[in-house]
Amino acid sequence: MRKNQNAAIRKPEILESYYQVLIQQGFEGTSISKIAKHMDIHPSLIIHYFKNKENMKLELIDLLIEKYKSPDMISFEYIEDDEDRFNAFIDTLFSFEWSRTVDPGIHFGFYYLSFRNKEIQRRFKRMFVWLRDHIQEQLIYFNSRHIIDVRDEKQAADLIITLMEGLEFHSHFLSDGQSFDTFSQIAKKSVLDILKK
Amino acid sequence: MRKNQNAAIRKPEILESYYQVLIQQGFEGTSISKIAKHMDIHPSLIIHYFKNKENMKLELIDLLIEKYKSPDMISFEYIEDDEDRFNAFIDTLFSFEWSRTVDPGIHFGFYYLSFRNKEIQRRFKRMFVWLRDHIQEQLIYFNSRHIIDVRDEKQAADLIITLMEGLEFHSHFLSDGQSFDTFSQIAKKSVLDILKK
DNA sequence: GTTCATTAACTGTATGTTCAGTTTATATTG
DNA sequence: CAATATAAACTGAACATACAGTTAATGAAC
Repeated sequence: MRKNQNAAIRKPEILESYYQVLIQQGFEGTSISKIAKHMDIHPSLIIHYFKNKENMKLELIDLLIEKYKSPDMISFEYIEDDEDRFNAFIDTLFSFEWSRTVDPGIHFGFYYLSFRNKEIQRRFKRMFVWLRDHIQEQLIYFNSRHIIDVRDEKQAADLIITLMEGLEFHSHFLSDGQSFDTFSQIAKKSVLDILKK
Repeated sequence: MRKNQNAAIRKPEILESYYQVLIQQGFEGTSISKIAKHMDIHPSLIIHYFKNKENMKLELIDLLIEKYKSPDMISFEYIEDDEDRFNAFIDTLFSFEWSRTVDPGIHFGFYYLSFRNKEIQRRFKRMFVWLRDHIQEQLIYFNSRHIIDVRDEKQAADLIITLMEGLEFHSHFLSDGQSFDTFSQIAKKSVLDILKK
């Protein structure tokens, strides 16, 4: 058993374990002592680092949002051709990999908690506004290059996010055995129809 | 305090209280004794009727799904003109009232639980397949009457549900002060664009 | 007089958190 | 460089509380 690591190492370690237990057990089934057992440390140590469970939850959200915002996944400045760049952008937004940046069960869990926890809601709002702004910015560029033809780029960005999230949901409840990609293709095509007129 | 009611009255009464406490406190904050206190009965009585908490949860889901399926909200056979009937149908699917048949916080909560609880997942799948089938059926009719023009009605129904659910999500995180209806109009317009070509 | 509604008194367990204390790493000083 | 101070990492035990669920008993009703 390792000893005397510091906060910079231990805190992410604990959050990672928290995340893993969360995936397996959900919020109802995840306690401090279970997380501690999972990584073979004493429960008190978790309190020592995070003060309480609520803080730990918020810090996990921050971590996951940072993961989600990872810029290398959604910026394609290296692609010269505008049409190619646009396609890469849309493909990524509707890709399985992108949708699984965070475990969908946990994703939904935090959505749910945001209804009663204003702190969580604030963080999620900030994240989605960031995503919307980013998409909007891209659409403005592609619009100026006549790759697409939309009047209101913000509205279009809203619609894209709406479809992305609906897609996540659809794949959970309505995809009868088919893969994620089958329906994502259909959603994507609808978006292109709308963007390209 | 009333006494000696029977199961046919008491069980729905308890489920209603369960639902109310759930809206205010969420799943984490809802215990059997809290529900009992809310309706001024003894906690054991709840166990007496439902045997355990899990059963009560499932029975609540069944009740809410029945509410959701309430046929008078989504059948418009009384409207003679096909165009009018179609519009009434689409308007309802994207209406605030329809989206609030069940409290959205609870809705999300059950989605979330369905990731780890197969029994809940089964019920939700059944409900959404039912809804999809219903929409598909309607689309087939409207297609035959040339009100819309779609090749694959099932795909179209999938897309409508995806947008409906995404809309719920959007209104929670991205509607900056505007009402539900503002963006629902946009989503609806996109659907019509796709259905009508 | 049996069946069902209801309460009362419990049980065992898991929870988050506190507290008191020990060990280790690091910085400061002589 | 060694001695010391200080803060941080970590452990163990104990806490009050809340939880779902059990069992037994009382009361009313067909």
